[in-house]
Amino acid sequence: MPAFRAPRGTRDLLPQDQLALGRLRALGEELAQRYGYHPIATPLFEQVAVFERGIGEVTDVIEKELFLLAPREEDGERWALRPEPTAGIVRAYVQHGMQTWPQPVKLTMTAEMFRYDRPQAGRYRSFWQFDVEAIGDPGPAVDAEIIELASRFYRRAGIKAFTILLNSIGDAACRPAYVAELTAYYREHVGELPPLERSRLERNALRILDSKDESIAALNAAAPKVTDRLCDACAAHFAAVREHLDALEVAYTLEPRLVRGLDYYTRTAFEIFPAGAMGQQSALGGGGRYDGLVELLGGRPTPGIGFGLGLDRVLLALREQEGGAGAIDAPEPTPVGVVVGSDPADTVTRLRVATDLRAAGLAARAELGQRKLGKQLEAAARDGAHFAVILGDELASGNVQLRDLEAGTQRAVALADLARELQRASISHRHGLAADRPEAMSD
RNA sequence: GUGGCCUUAGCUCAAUCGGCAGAGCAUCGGAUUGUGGCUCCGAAGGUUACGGGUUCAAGCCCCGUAGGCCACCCCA
Repeated sequence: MPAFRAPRGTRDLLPQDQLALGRLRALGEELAQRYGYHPIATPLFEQVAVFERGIGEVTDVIEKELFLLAPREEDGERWALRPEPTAGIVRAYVQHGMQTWPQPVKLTMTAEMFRYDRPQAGRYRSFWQFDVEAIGDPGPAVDAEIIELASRFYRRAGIKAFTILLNSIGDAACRPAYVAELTAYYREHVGELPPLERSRLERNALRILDSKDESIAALNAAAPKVTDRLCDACAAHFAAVREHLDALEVAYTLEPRLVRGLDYYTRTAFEIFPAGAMGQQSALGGGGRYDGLVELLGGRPTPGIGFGLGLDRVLLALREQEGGAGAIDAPEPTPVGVVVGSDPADTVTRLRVATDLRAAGLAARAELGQRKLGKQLEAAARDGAHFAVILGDELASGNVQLRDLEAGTQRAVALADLARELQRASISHRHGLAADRPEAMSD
């Protein structure tokens, strides 16, 4: 075992992982741009208060999962690594006066999040989220637009079957009364509650609702439902969101017991799961409306909605459904040419020829080790290179051998024409390959 | 944060009752001094996660720690 290893709950993304993650990031960025979202980046860490105020102090994310940074000075500011992107983006919205921009302000960010949680498969202390936020639009149309965007992302990423759970959890006008009613309901049945649920009763009764404890399943089924207690405005909003989703033919499942783990959510709330894996660490993403958040963080009352999609989990789900490496793990483009030579020691010429090819815009590699030609060619072939440029005695007359590694044929080419010849050869080569290359992420 | 299972070479795994730490793959080299993926041969790679304990003797038994995983919890 090495003396040092990646910190608990973190992992190194090796080239294959980083490549696959990069494809998901690129997909998110491309979609977000197409839907009119603009890129933003906020700091990796914020004042703790940004998260406490925004997310809510009585949430697991704040109480036990916040990744706190040790301050250098006793009276210094308290900082924490971001556990989610929304609070920081809304903080930026307020700080930069984005309420004076044309509304809504639509922002997107793909970034690493941090939660000091106990690690498990699919649950890391550092993980990637593709996030979009539409601030300044009360909906309901934008609610549907955002859910449709999430849905399209999963489809294009290659997730074959997923379920969107949808709920409305009311707003300041109706949720307090509902929570009071729910608390009263559970208080009557306090004797039937397991210890964990009992401890939640007075703090956040909503949490009891989505308990997986079998012993209170019946109790939960009989509990009053949020959706039956929405005020007229919330009920109308929720109905309109569903109407828009139906019109867009986005399938969803109503889940009246869905509550989100962050306090800032109002009205629309949704979570996405791979089909048939509705528990554990499998949620692929989630989001919702946060009409009170901008004000909580010091801005004017402004509605907003957004989602965060867990890219690590999308990757896990893709590999799971393929039973290993899937389309997302398509190999990296191979170098067109590798420059090898009969004189192992002559790295100068090999490097110079490769450099010229690169300057001409070609993907080329030179064998810089001093092994003999056979080994050089062997390495070039295993690299997946299409062509080998072989430097030998012909160099004296200005020629090199251009060898097609797949066909096993070669011909002499003047060094001066090498870039042009290689360019032409690689184009016909690529055309020949196009047929059996799978389209990884298409609509 | 709670409970449980696991940890042997870079990877996947062997190792009889507690009795010499091994294989396949991968890596590097040779067969092959100017021609590749196959094949054959060889080399390198280990504080058996770490720290204690029991024993003539520990990869194996006991205790602790770390990490991973599973179920909770929570979510992404």
